[in-house]
Amino acid sequence: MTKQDKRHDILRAALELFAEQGFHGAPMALIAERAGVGAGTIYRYFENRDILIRDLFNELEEDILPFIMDGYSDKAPFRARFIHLGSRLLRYFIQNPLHFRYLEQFHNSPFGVAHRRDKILGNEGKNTVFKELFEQGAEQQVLKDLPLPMLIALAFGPLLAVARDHILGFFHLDEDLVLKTIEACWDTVKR
Amino acid sequence: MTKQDKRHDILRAALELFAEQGFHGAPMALIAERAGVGAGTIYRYFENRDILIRDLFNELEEDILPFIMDGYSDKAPFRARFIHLGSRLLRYFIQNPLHFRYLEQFHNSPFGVAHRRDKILGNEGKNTVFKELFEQGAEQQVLKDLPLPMLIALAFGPLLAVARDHILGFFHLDEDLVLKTIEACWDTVKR
Amino acid sequence: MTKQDKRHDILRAALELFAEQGFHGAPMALIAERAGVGAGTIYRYFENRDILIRDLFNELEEDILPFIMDGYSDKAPFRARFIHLGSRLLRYFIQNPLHFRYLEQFHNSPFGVAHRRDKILGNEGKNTVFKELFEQGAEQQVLKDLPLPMLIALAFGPLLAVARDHILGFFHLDEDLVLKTIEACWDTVKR
Amino acid sequence: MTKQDKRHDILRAALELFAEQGFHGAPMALIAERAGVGAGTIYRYFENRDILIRDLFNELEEDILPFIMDGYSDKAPFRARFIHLGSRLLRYFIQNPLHFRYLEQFHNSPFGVAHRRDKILGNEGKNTVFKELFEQGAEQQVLKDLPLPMLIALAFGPLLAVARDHILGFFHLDEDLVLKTIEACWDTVKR
DNA sequence: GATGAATGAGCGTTCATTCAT
DNA sequence: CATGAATGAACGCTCATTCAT
Repeated sequence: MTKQDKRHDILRAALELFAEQGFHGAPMALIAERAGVGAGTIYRYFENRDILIRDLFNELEEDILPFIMDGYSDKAPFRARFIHLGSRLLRYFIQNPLHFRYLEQFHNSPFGVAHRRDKILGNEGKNTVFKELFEQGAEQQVLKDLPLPMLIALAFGPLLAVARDHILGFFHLDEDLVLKTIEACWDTVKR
Repeated sequence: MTKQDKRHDILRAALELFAEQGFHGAPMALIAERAGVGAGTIYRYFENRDILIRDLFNELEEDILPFIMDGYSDKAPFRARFIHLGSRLLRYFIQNPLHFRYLEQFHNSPFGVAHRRDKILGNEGKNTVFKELFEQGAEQQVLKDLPLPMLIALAFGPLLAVARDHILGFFHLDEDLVLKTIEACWDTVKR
Repeated sequence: MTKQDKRHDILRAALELFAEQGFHGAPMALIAERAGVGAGTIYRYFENRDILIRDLFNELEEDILPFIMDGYSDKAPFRARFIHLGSRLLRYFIQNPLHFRYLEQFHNSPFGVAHRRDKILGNEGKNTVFKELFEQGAEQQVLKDLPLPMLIALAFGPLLAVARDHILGFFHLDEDLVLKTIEACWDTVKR
Repeated sequence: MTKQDKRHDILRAALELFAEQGFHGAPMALIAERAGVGAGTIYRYFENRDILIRDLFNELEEDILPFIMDGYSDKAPFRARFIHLGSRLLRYFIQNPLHFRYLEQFHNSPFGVAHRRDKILGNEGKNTVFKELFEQGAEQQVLKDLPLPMLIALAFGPLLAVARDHILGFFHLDEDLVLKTIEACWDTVKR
């Protein structure tokens, strides 16, 4: 087993436990056990618990981006691009429910709030595809005349709510409902 | 000070600390201190920490209902009723940010998931105003042709996302933006 | 048992274990066990381990002062005062070997070095009896013409070395040898 | 690099870290890193941590002896020999403050106490120069009429105290003060 | 021989809960 | 009833030591 395998095992165990039990219910010893390593071993790969949590988030983010960008063309009409990104994202969540549950936990924590504050207010170089899309939409007056961060909240709100309830089993999203969900998101923000 | 006063003080202290620091950052001793009671006293009013958390949730729910029902008429047209309830709810969150932050924590926890499972799938007698509204909307074909729980998720998703980001200070909701938010929610679900 | 009794028990257990085993060999759990309290209880009386160590030092210092000042007169001739304080101090160590061992550990630690730095270089209001004595001795030219901190080191050096070796059992200090020790200290610094 | 070089690097790294950070602050991994070797390598040269600590002490002792014996003649008068050895020792400490700090740590630890017990009470063949000197001084009645171990404690006490405070920066020992220190030590024990 | 990744016992500390007062 | 001191299990984390490579 290589070094990267072990790191991956730890991240996987952490993902599962955090997603299933929440941050509370996943002590380091349990993560170690599920990963099949000694408790101290985790600290060779992650400086401490907080950094494990943040690194896991970064891994997931990096996993999502290529998935949603697959087949994406910036030449396509605005609405088509919106639908593409939204439906890819929703499908990613449906295919990776643990990832979704983890990301929800992360966002609903001091880490997550700080992260979103940086992202929304700041100007990072990375992962700006959504931001750019919404900026264009505002410019071209195809979106409602509202502050950019509000447009983003309005568009993602229904998508995330539907993803969560699907994963919790409150209803089942088939391919048709995925599309209808994204169209509803479009209705939320389109002018 | 009456028994109810003391109970209220504890709930208030718990609300503040849970909302500000999260469940993590609010040990029972701190809640007791902020409430001005002994640590053991909390256990006279609440069997244990989990029950305190759940009881606090129930209190808040009971606080919200009369607020949003104020001025509500089931005779009004469907859209007007939707706008009324949505904007009252959003205003409640804006006026009571601690309540909102607490409710978010609660929903994002094992308690919250169980609670919503009961509510959405089950058929409680209480707090059915939203459920009834959406059922009517579906019947009258004024709402999209989607499963009821999905319609609810779609409608509340943007509202809660916007409330959260307003409270985190990412933008400021004035009276005008409140209305535009609810209209956007309407666009999400209207046929 | 009163609150002060319990605090005293903890300090006593810490004194014994630190003196006998060193700081290394005295984990909090062992101190708690020897004190007859739960591990968490220590933290009601001492914020953390470092503060327990420092508080214990302060307790011992406050115990020593009245003992060595007993029968002391600032009217007595310089040499008599020197002999008085020195022999009282040495007797204190002989009667309280655990205290001596603890103080040695403390001095030979980051805490102790910081403490002595404050004391020697700074000007605290407390426990200035030795400092004043040596200042007078320097003024009256009854002590060697050397920097004050050196005179103090020279005078205490033999006293502490002898106290340590007595306590370790390398020889036995009876009343006669105590006096001869202090006279030797006097010879070290007298002009 | 030869086997001895590597052993030397480890001892040097251990010396520096123990002297600067204390035994606490010098984990094996840090010693290995500073020595430029793998962590496991240390265990090829030293059975365990305690033995490394003891071996380092022995190395330092063997380093000191030739230094203080340099220019020493057993034909010289007693006082001259006392002054020679004392001032050479003090100069050694001044020139090698890390060695001094390490030796202090060592003496103030279970190892050190056991070591001194063997040395003072037992009769080792090694490093007997001080013991022989003091025995002669007692015989010739040039030293005070006290037990031999006491004379040694009395003579070294001020020397070590002054060395420590010089190294801690409480005063500065120039060549003149070195001599005055040793003369004070002489006054402590001379008849 | 040399390495450094892996281990897990042991540490200082926290905190929900109990119960004598 | 109300209290808050006491508890001890459980936590995150460290580090001396081992051993497969």
